[in-house]
Amino acid sequence: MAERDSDRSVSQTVRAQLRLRDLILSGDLRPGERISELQAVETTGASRTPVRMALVRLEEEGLLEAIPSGGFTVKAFSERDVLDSIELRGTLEGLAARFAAERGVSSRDLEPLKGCLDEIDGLVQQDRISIEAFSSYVTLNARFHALLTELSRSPPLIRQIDRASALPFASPSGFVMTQSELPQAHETLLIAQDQHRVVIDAIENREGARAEAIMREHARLASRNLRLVLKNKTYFDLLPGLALIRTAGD
Amino acid sequence: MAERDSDRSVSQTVRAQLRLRDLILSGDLRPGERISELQAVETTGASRTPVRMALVRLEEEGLLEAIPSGGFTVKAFSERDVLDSIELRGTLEGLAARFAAERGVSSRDLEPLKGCLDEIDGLVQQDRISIEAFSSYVTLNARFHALLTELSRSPPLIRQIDRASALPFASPSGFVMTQSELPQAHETLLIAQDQHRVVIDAIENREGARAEAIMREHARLASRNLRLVLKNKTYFDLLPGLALIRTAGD
DNA sequence: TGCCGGAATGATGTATACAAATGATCCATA
DNA sequence: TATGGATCATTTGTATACATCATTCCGGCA
Repeated sequence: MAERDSDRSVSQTVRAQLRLRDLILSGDLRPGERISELQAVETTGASRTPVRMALVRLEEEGLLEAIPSGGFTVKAFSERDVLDSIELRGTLEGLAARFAAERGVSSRDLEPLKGCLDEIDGLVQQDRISIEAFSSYVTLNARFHALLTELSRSPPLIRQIDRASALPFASPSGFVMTQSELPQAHETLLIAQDQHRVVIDAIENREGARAEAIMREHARLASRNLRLVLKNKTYFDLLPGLALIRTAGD
Repeated sequence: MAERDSDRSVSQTVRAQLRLRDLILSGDLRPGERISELQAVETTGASRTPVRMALVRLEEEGLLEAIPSGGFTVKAFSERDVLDSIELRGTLEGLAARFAAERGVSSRDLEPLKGCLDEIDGLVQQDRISIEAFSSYVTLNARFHALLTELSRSPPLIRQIDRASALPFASPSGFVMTQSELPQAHETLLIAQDQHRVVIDAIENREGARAEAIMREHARLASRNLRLVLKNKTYFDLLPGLALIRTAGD
């Protein structure tokens, strides 16, 4: 009870949530497995109250499933579930882009997005993309999607997109790192970046339908990557949460 | 402490959640107002633990907003927020309809939907629609939308639609009762029912784009009603949650 | 008179004890 | 041997006490 207080700033609830999320996404807690509160208390070091709080939040996050008689199990996802989650996220981002286009955005608001775009350009135009560059891409890509979502200026929509992106394999940057080992990596990044450029262009020209369509298609790049990754399980370590997907083989 | 145990079957958490939700939607707790746990403990009769649980769930539901320093306030919605929530729900239902159309549904699965359709026909084809008929419509309409959503056979999407429909003014049947006093009530119901028929037809013919488009448009009927209702605040009692909308006048 | 600081008050975060319910195991009986 | 029931263990749901943090209000000082 002396070395346990790493990060005294955050609450026990948050700490328990982070720790449990890690355990779930890393696969230490297996899909379908029931989570014992007492066991969670031991592994997190927090008491039952914050642990219970964390469990409720993880359920809302979509990583846990409530058992009718009480308690939680780790959620299992089919490949179809994941593909649908990606399509769902793409649809919502498409709506955000359409809102932005229809409602209009000031050049002041577009500035940070274009800056982000330029930074990504600097990365993808290299001949050989290093692991570090992929890592930077993940950060920049996440920022781009966050900024784009905010252009909708719709709190309810932003909220819903955040929730849809909470699952790591459904998030915009989920499959970027898994690409790093794929032969078609560079090509995919170039295409993705072009889509980034197109959606900005569409928003500037107030082409709502175009902006919406391109964001939907943009998400489908992730679908393609999922299929590739599931065929070749070598890359499992690169995307936490992949352990939650029960494939036909299991 | 004797008459308080109404419904001993459900947990204190659920009871507190129901009670607090009622207080929020009825307007007894005003938008922006901070919710005191101790105060909530008094009004619900439960202790702090289940009350805190209920508050967390109501936050996820979208009715409360977490204060960074701790605690919750009742969320306030702008007219735009509500309109966006409706558009959002329509978009998700559109996606569900498209999934259903593209993936195909058996006539076995369509049966209950068509039955629902027929029952609604029986209601809207009356010359004069009684209040009781409106009430029945609400039930049948909710069932129709639930069945339709399930046709997507996509648990992630179903889950997201449920969450998007949690706010009463965003739910498919939200504005039906408010229509009951409007002159164009009958016309609106006829149109809505025609859209129900069209979406089923589109799904049967595997016309994904058509199914999606009609569900989006279907949700916009609710948008129209919201605008009518906000102009004429007489109908506020008919839709719980309307008290959460801060109009320009406030 | 206005501003700054500290104390007091009330809030939330956490831990833990207790109650109730669920699920499992074992024995008895058919 | 299989099934039924009862007891026991483990789990979750609830209540409450305590600690810690934020907020507010009052008084002193510039």
